[in-house]
Amino acid sequence: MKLITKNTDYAVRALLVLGGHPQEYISARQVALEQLIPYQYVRKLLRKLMHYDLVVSRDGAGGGFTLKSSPSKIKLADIIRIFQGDIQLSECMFRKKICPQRSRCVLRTHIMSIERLVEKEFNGITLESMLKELKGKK
Amino acid sequence: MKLITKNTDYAVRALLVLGGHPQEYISARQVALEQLIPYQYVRKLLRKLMHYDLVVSRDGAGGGFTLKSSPSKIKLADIIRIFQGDIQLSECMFRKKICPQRSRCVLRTHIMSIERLVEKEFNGITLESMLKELKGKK
DNA sequence: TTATCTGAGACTATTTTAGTATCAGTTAAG
DNA sequence: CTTAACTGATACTAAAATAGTCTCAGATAA
Repeated sequence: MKLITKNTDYAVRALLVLGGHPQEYISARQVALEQLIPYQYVRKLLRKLMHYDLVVSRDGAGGGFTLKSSPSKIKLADIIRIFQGDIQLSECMFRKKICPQRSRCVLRTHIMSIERLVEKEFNGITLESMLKELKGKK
Repeated sequence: MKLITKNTDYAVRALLVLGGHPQEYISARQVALEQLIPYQYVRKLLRKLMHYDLVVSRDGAGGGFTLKSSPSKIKLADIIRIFQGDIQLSECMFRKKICPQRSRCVLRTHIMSIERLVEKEFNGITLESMLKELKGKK
């Protein structure tokens, strides 16, 4: 069971790169090289981050991506939500068709509270806090 | 992002059925009917639970499955581990080949502590506690 | 005008999860 | 002693999620 997929991990690292160069436009190629992420793949991720308003892009030579808002406003939970969807129960517990036991489902309440817990933790980690740690290690 | 897959959910429900009939051997067919789980699929799950020593089986007519140990000793975390593997980071953070940044990975420590938290929660839920809740709802 | 970039979309590959089908062997009960 | 109701094992297939690739049109800096 993985809490974080490669997608999310790549995206976080890409955002860390952008966060490391404030106000600059960084190309997908540079991100790919710095973090050893497949070039075409990171392009796709960056485009998705753009659609979700975390980054903005600039076309053409010298173009690339830059953070749209301050690192303190970007939470790990946001990134996870984009690439892995909402934290949720197994489907069976929501859809009556699949799980007719719903009202009796004893797992439900437990898991829901754990989910809220996990979400809270992920909300507490911001790009800013990660950038600070990164600097500390250099 | 799902914390619980169908596998695990089915397995929990199957174990709840067995727990509801202490000392009796319950056939896969009966479990399938009671919980509306595909028959062949639940057989597979029960066999796996047997391999992991959570249940024992008896062959032939009148046979079936029964819990091997007391419901108080069966933790949700055990079941999740069997069907979804250990709670772990995305691979990249463990394998150097994939993630050469490991030592600098700022996600690592955060996620590890969240994982331990989740594990602790899942360990706190036992088959016994779920059975009690079920009875309360009847 | 050319090299360097992004946008978009259509692919393919791999892995994980879910589900099925079959056959040999065991056992309870008529 | 035969039959119906079981499990064990294994080999499948199907579907969904994840990871990764390719290509082409258009923007822009030098």
